[in-house]
Amino acid sequence: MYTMMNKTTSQLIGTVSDRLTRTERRIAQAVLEEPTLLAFGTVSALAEHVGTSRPSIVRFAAKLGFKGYRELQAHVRQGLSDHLSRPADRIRSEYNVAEAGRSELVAALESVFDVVEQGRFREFSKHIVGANRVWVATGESSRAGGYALHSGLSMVRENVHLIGENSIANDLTDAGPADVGIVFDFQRYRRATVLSAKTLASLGATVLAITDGPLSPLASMTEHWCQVSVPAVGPFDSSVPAVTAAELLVSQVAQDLKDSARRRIDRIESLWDATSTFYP
Amino acid sequence: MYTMMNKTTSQLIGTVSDRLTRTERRIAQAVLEEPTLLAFGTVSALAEHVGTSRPSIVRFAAKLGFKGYRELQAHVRQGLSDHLSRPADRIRSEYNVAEAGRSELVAALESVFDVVEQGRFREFSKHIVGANRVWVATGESSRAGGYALHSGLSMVRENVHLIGENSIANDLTDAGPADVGIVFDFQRYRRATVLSAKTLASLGATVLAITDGPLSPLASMTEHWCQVSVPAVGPFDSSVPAVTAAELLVSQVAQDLKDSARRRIDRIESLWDATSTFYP
DNA sequence: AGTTGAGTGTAACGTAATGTACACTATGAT
DNA sequence: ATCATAGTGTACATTACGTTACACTCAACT
Repeated sequence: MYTMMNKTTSQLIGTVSDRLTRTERRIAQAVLEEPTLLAFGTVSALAEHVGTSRPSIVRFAAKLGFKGYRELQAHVRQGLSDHLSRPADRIRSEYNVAEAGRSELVAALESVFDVVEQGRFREFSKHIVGANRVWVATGESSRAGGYALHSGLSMVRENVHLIGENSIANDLTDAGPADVGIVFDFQRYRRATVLSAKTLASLGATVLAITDGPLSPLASMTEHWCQVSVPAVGPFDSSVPAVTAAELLVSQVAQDLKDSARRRIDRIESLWDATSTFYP
Repeated sequence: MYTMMNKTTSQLIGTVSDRLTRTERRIAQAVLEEPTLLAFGTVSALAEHVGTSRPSIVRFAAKLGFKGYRELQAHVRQGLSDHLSRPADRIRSEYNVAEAGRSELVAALESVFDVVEQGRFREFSKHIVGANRVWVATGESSRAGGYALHSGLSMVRENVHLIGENSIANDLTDAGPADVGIVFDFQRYRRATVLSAKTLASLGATVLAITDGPLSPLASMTEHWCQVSVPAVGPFDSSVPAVTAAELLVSQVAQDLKDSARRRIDRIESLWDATSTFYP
């Protein structure tokens, strides 16, 4: 029983999660979302809460590698005791290092939600809904945001294209006045991205920009832009704000498209089912 | 029994401390310096620990105003439960529909930072630093995380490969025991992603998994996994946690690689300069 | 010194909890 | 459709837990 020492309960459950039966899985879900059930509760109480019989609880404990429920409970309690007695130590170790980054990231998130509150994304969404084609362009630290936007928008409407790094000319040949270009770029603005935006604008497309301030070259290119803050995480700029903005924008578009988006998502889902995309 | 509600155990003991007998005082001392004795322990255990008899424990509970030991224990456990609920959970209880999305995302961010605090990413980083090649695999709602990780890791070390959706066989032919695979997948686990992880594991590579709980198929595949929470933003699952995890992991790796990473970044930067990547 | 009463431990009781043996049910393969 | 096997629940045995009744000890007061 060496394997279980020093492991958290969730880790233990993880090592056997593929061998769990249906009811055992229900038990696992219950104890994971309410750990006090295991720490304080009796077999009978847990069984009743999950809606199963007592022996199933005992067998669950056995499958985790314990001799019985008592041992499992003792293990959980040990983990809780460690957790309870230690907060002071934890603060000293990693906590402060991570703390700075944490609050900066949270602040960045807030800045994205501020954009939502200003109604900017409502405005963006109107253009996206009405567009013929949608083009997405992105810089380096916002690449993930570009992917998220492309992936999300593709789920709710057709004709969404992600502009490749080195293929602006090819990709944009078809762009026109009825189209919308959504451009991400921050901090050290990429020549290629700015070029994409300029090209889109010159072709008559409506440019929507998500960038980091009024001094951005994108801001001078369109009246439809919004500002989010981009903190540094380690040596690089975070793409979390870009991703968040992308997802909130997708959410707004989905809401505006209503049934149309629903139908499209349903079609995609049934295709996924048909092709056994998911596990198991 | 109104007096005892909402009072901590130590407060309760305080109100009767002048009326305690010698052995009761010893009991009080014991439970005050080790509260888990009361929360988890039986009458017998506590009696033995203090060096007294069981009835004295029961009388102690009675003197605090409880009907018996069981009631006292229930009271202590209630107090612990309140204290145990994580800040993420507490956010959920303060329901505010407009802010729901925001606080869920913030809670998700916190869950990623919890992983950092547990030192999980230090452990991950060690494997990544020592790896021959690094393979990154991802599902749908974590695709952006995969890109962020690939992009970030590529900046600080060589031989980082993103496994394509439909080309697992081609991509993984070169994988071997000295390699590390980093796998993202959440919620509705993708068959292709799980397959990638399984393949990597069977080829002897170390698999690091970032997923949403111990019931994930990834958790049963490797002991190196961590849990982040994935909220829904609009109709889809958010990839913000995945991206955040990716960036924090990259940050840790960069820190562990020190000069090696610095030199590599410098080389990339000078290449960028030479090719006029940035605007203006 | 005797007596009283609080304080404490021993022993016994009833209840509730865990664990196990066995029978039934559902599920998947032949 | 039938059979085999894994999964689940029922019933019972066994343990241990909390509680209470009772007896003993020690200290203080008469």
